[in-house]
This record gives sequence, C-alpha cells and structure tokens, in this order.
Amino acid sequence: MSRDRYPHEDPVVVTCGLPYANGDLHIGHLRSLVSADILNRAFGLIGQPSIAVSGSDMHGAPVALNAEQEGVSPGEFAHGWHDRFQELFPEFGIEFDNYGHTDDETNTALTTDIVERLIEADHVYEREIEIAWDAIEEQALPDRYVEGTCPYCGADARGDECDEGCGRHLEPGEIQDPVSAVTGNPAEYRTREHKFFRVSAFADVLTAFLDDLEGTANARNQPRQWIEEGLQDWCITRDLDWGIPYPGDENLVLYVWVDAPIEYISSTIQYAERVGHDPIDWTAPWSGDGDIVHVIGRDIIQHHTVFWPAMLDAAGYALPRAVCAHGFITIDGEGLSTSRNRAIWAQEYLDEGFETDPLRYYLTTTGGLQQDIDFSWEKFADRVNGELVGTLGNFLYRSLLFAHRNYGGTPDAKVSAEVADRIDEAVADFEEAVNEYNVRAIGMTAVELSRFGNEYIQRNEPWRLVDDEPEAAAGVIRDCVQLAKAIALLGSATMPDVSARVWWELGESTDLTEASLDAVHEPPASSFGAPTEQFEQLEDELVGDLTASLTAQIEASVDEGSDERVAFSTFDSLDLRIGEIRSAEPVEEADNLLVLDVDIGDEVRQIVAGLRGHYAVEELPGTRVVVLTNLEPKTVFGVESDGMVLAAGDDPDLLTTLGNSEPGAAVR
RNA sequence: AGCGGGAUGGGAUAGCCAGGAGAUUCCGGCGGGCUCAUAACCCGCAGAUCGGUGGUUCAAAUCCACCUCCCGCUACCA
Repeated sequence: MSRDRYPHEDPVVVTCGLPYANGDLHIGHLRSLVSADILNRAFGLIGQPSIAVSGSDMHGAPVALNAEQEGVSPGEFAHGWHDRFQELFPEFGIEFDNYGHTDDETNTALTTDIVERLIEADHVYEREIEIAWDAIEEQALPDRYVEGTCPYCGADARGDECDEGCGRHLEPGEIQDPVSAVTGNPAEYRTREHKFFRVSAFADVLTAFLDDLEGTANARNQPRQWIEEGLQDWCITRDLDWGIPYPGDENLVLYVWVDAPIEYISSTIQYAERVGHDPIDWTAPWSGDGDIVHVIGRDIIQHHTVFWPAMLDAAGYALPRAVCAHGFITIDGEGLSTSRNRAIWAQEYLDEGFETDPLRYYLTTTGGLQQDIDFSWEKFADRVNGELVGTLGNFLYRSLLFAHRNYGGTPDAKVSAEVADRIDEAVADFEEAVNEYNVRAIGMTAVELSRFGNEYIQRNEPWRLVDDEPEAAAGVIRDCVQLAKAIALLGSATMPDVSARVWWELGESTDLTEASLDAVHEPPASSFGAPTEQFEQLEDELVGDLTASLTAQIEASVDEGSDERVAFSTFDSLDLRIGEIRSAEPVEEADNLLVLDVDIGDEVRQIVAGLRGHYAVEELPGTRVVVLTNLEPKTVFGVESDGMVLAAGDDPDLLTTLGNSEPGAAVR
C-alpha cells in the first residue's frame, strides 16, 4: 500500500460491496455501485491507473432458502439475479472492469487456498458449539433464520446479529431462546464441531490498520470500539449445502462472509488474466504495490474493517488503503423497506423513461458520502431543474449554440487568463476531491464551473459585442467553449452519458472515457454542429404523479393481504378473553408504554400496552378489556409482556364490554 | 442500554480531520438587469450570536469536556 497522493504510478483497485444475488436492485444499491464507479472514473481522469471490480454474492442461507421456495437450485436462483444485475449496470453507466461472482472457479479456488493458509498458519481451531436445529424439519437453522434474545443486551435479535439491540455480531449458539424464523418451530441446540478463525489475535494488526485507514470516518471509528471491547473469534463454517466447502471437511461450508470479500481479489485476478500482467500488474495492490479502495454501505463496516483485514493479513495479503462507507437512503424521510415495497427500484426508474445521469448525480452529490440522504421526487426534481437544467445544461447549450451560430464552432481566439485559471482551479478541486474520496465534491466541480460560466458569459455579454466588437465577442465565446470542454471532462465521472454527448458535439473524435483532465486546455474542434439540450426539465405535474404513484405503491403493499379471508379455525385459534386491569405503571425509557397487571380469570398476566398518554394511569385499574391471551410472550424494553390488550384506532380506544362479563369470559 | 451519524439564515446543504478576516451553495422571499439560452441566466437586498454551557488559544462553526435534542441499525403494534 502506498500513501502517495493520487495520482501515483502504482495501480489502484476500487471495489464495490458485492450485490447479494437474492433480489432486485434499488436506489440503495445504486448508491454503492455508482459511488464506486465514479471514484474509478475519477481516478482515470486524474491519470491514476485504476480498475473497478466487484461480483455477485451468491452463497449463504437466504439464497439457499429462497431457491428452495421457488423450487430451483441455489445456483440457478443466484445466477438469475447475477444476470439481471449485469443487464442493469450498463443502464446506469456502471462499468466494472471485471464483474464475477463468488461461486465461480476463481473464487472457489482462491477461497480454498486462503483458508488453507489460515489453517497452516494455525489461525483456525475447532470448537464444539451449540447451534440451533429445527428438529421437525431435521435441519440446521442458519443464523439468519434464527430469532431469539441477545445475550448481551436482552433485546430481540437475529441469529447472526443483534439487529434490534446493541448491534453486535453474534456467534452461532450465543443467542438465547431461539426459534426458527422460517417455520416458527422452536429451535433446539445441537452440538456441532465448527471452525473458528482467531480474529482475537489480530487486535494489534487491526489497530495499526485503522490508524492509517483512509476513507470515511465511520469506517475508522466504529471498529475501534469493537477492538477495545475485545475481539471475538469468528466462526467461519456453517451447516449448509450451499457454499464453498471447508477444506478438509465436506460436511461444512464456509460462511458466506469468508468467500464474499475474497471475490474482490478473484475479480481482480480474472481481470488481470484477461488483459495480461504487462505493462501493469493489476493484482499487485493485493501484495502491497498499489492501493485497494473499498466502497461499501455502512451496514458492512465490521466485515471490512475487522474480519476482512484480519484474513488478509493472516493469509499474507496487503491491507486496504481506504474504506469508504456510504450512508443509507431514506424516501420522504423514512427508511427503505423492500418488504413493504418502500423503495425506488432501478427498473422502475428506467421505466419512467428517465436518463440515468441525473439519478447518478442526485445519489452522489446530495450529501457527503458518509451521510444518509433523503430521496423524494420533489427534491430530485429540484436539483435536476435547478442545477442540471438551469446551471449546467443551460450554460453548455447557450454557449455552444452561440459558438455554432456565429462561428460554426470554436472561434479563432485565445483563451483568457481568467478562464484558464478558473479551469485550473476546477481541476485542482477535482484532484483534491479524489484524494479525499469525496464523491460529492467530484460531482460538484462541473456544476460549479458551469455556474462560473453563466456568470462569465452574462458579465461579458457576447451577444452585445458580436456586432460592434467582433474580436472581443470571439474571445468570450472561445472562453465559453473551453469551459464547456472542461465541464464535459470534469463531469464525465458522475455523468458519463451527458458528458460523452457534449464531448462528441464539441467535435472530439477520441473516446471520452480514455481522456484525462490534461485535455482541459486543449482547443476543441474549430467546427462543430448545433448542440442539443442535455437535460429535461421535470415538470411539476410529473413530479406530482410520481409522488402519488410512489405513495400508492407503498400503500398497496402495506394493504396487501387485506382481501384475504382466514378460516374459522384461524379465528378459533385465538384465545380472546375478558380481563380486568388491576394495576398500571409506565414503562421506564418508553414514551408510550404502560405495564399492566390484568386479571384474566384464572390468573393475572403482565401485559405491556401502548396506552401511555392516552389513558391516565390511575383511571385504568378496574377497567374491563379484551385480551388475547395465547399470544407468544415478548420482552419489550426489558419488560415481559404475556398477552395483548386490544384497542381500536391510532389513538388507542380500549375495547371493553357493554354488559358485565366477568374476567375470564371467552370472546366468541 | 450500545454503536454510528447529526444539530449552520424559512427549508436543504458545505466548511470541521490539517483553528485565523462575522461563514458555502441550492431552493424559497424581495428588488433590479439581460434577452445568447430549456420562463432558463446574471446582479443586489433581507435573513444565522454556526444546538446549549464551560474550557484551551492571540484567535473556534472548526479542538476538549459536559449537557440538550434529532436520525439510523431496531423497537414503544404484542
């Protein structure tokens, strides 16, 4: 790894977190993919040799289980999505130099090799662990499909991660009171022998690694905490049929997070094999001659700053120079939810007939990379109309049209010092942005230069000069044409399609993707045709329609199933009874919750209900309510709730009795 | 409880890591200009004690401490 400022001579490998071959792509994925693509293109522009690699993540329990549900093999299932992704990438201008997948030969062989190295270096040991087992289905329950209680904080958690509580990674067997999330069957523990990677031995290596790590701050700060608290060794095998076999034990496969990041190397190797190792050996960064730059989502920081560098170090590879962890995207202020169809799907965006550059621009320049950003069609339209149509598109169009009409192309004049300097400034800003992995700043340079362009042309009024002072007019337009060329170059990382069109309209014959920023001062062709308008205005009416249909889409999904009828037996399975509230107390820490003691005839239950603020605590005792008594118990805010008190509406209106039914009376 | 991110003119954002002229840009408001340009563009004005308190410093939005509030992972539907 070098610490040299970019550009330097050694190759850089930019990676993008692997899309999981388990579902379609939405704007959240696009933020990752596009950010990595922009960084890679930007490196190229400043003369830094670089490639972008990634691949589909195919293994793991979710793929295996979803494939089974669809009645196809996991391989077929994953390949379906893999093919799909590869169709979508070009639509969004995402160009990988190599895009493989984790189940291919390269990755299987390399993963096996790396794990063997870990074993040889004595970094792996065996340990018997208790793992969850669905005795009815007679199969191991993958960690993702176990639910239970976090042993650290007591919150409800998923088998592999305390997703609702402390956010810790959980090792198999750690979770308490497990049940299968698939069948709902209670999970029992069985003793199995699994393999563990001695991550705990790498605390010093990782601390040093983090001290030097570039990229976003969250990727440095979050893992420091984990290291201070003490690293746990990492279980790297699973009881599953789908995956890369653990070398030496065909009954186990490697955990998906072992082979997934190795695909970064595999993909690099595949590229190197295709283009050869001369003059650049693209695999060199993995052995320290060059840089590795990871672009990921902030949800997988731990994997990329703890497990992955530990593995790399243990197996004798170089560690990454930068981890750039981007924030999430919200829609109208709320988090994406694929299950609730609260998302803008990549395909949907295309189906609206939009060009992709505006979306690339929005997703990468709305906030800093690390920041969560909000998407709404209104905000999107605002940026597109203001910055892309009004500022950038307008400047390009007005100046190139003027140049074409009056000079048939680039006027024969010299670029002014003011403009040349301003272009240099933009190039310097761009290079600085690349060195800071600041994707936002990379994208803004072209718009900022356009802003200057508009101001410049306005100030110099060539339309006024053209008759009286033709030389001065030619000079101004000469400047504007040069600015347009610089804008095309600077903008080509973020908005490759538009930039390529402008490039072509400027009469350039070379491929813009091969160009470097060195070309900003080279004169454009002396003759070129009429320019086209590069961006389309998003009209209010369209924005309104899009917003309405997005809302409808989300609501339709939420309501889905409301037409379904249930069998009487389903109703009958609910044990509804009359209960009498004996006491009510607020739950500490919770704004809306009360803990109630409810007499249901033969016993008194403790039930948590979201009634605080709607009913006075002191008026509740004595109230008769309807209680669902055979609901499974759940701990909320550390308080066990055994049953559910029924109420109607958003402002809960307790269901009670009209007559005087006694506690315990069944509701029929 | 934990971790991370954040609090900057009406709204949205930059600057904070590498402290230095009362602070960026966009949207919006008000006034003007221009007419080459996709009712686009340009100029000017109003509007911020940079969440609060204390500290370090010649100097703090920027560093430190404490506090308040917000957001995400997830929950106050059980």
